[in-house]
Amino acid sequence: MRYSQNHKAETRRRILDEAARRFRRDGIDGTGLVPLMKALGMTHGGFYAHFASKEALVEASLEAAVGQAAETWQDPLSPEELHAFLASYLSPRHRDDAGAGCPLPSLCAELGLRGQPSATTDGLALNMAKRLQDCKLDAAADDQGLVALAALVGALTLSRAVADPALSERILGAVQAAVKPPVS
Amino acid sequence: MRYSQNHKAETRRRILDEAARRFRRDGIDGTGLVPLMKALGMTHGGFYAHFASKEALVEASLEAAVGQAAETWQDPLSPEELHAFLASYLSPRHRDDAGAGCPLPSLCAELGLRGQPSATTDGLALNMAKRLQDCKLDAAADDQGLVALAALVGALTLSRAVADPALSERILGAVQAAVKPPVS
DNA sequence: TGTACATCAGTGAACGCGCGTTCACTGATGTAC
DNA sequence: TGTACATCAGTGAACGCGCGTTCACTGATGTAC
Repeated sequence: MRYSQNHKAETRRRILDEAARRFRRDGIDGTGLVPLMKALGMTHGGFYAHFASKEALVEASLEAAVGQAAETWQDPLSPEELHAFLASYLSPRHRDDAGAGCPLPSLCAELGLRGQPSATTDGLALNMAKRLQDCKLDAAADDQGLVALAALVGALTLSRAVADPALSERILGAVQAAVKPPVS
Repeated sequence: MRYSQNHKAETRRRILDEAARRFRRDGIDGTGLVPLMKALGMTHGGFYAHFASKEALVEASLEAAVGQAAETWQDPLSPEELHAFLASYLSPRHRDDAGAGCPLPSLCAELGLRGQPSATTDGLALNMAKRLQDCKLDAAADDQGLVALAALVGALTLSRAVADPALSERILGAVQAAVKPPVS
C-alpha cells in the first residue's frame, strides 16, 4: 500500500522517537527491533525501508539527540535557568524515567564497552559542558564544565544502581549542592 | 571424574575471577556462559555444578567485589596514598582496561537499567565514598566523598564513550585536578 | 592391604527463545498516456 | 477525464545464530568393608 508523500518521513521519525526512548530506558542491546516496531503498530520487516541496520538506527538516534540538545540550548542559560536545569537533572523524576532523560548517563557506559565510539557523544558532552561552565566547583575555569558534567553523569548512574532509596537521594542532593550555578 | 578435595572450590574461584573480568569488560549481558567456561578450558554444562544460574553468578561476583574492596581498604588512606589512588583511578590505563578496573563505572549503568538493584552496590559506593571523604570539593563535609565518587564514576564513563582521545584525557585530567586530596 | 561401590565435577548434545536480517509478496497511491 | 501501469512502504514467514538452561551420562577418586 503506497502512502501519502509525507508518510515515510513521518514513520521514520516515529521509529526514531520510540528508539530514543527505548535505548535510554532498556539499553541499546536490550532494545529489540521486533518489540520496537510492534509498539508502533507495524511489523519488523518494515524497519529496513527506513534504516539499513540496527547500528544505523543507533547512530541516527544519537545524532538526533545532539541536534535536539543544540537546538534546546541555543542561548546561554541565565543563573536561574541553570539552577532550574540542575534541579531537574538531578531529580528523582529524571533518575526514575531514564527513557525521557539525558542520553549520557543512560548510554555512555554501553557505548564505551562497545568500543566503537562515535563522535556524536563528544558533541553532546561538549555542549553540556559549555552550559555548565560557570558552575561552582573547584576546577580551572576551562574545565569546570567537564568536571560538573562528570559529577552529574556519575550521580545519575550511581543513583540508579544503588538499592537504598535514601542513599540514592543523598547522592543526587550532594552533587546538586556541590555543583551550583554562580548566583541563586 | 572426581577431583581432589579443593578442586571444586578452586574451580568456583576461577569462574568468579574470569566472570568479574568479563562483566566489567563486556558487560553482564555481553558475557556469555559458553565463552566464559570455554576460556577456562571447560564446557558450559559444568557451570551449573557451581552456580544455580547466571543471575547467581552476577550476585556472587558483586559480593566478591565488595569483599575485595573492604579488604583492600581496611586502613584509612594517607594523603599520599589517596593522591596515588586518584591518579591511578583516573588514568588512561584504567579507562582502557575496564576488565581489571573498578566495577562501578563498568556495571552501574547496566545494573541501573535492569531495575533490580542489589544492596552490594551500596556497599561498594559507601566504601569508596568514605575513602574519598577528605577530598577537596565544594560540598558539605558529610557528602564530600559521594560528590567525589560521582565525579570519578562519571569521568570514567564519559572518557570511555567519547571518540576524541584529547577530550577523553581532558575529562580525566579535569576531574583529577578538581578532586584532590587535602595535602600534596 | 585389597576389592567393590558410591560420589559428583565435568561432558556434550539438546531444548526453546529472541535476536538481526532477508525476501517474495501485497496493494493503495501517484504518474503517464 | 478515464484507464493502465509502475512504485514502494509495509507484511509476514523464514534464515542462522548465540543465549541460558537441562539432562543422561562418564569415570577418577574417596570411602566402606
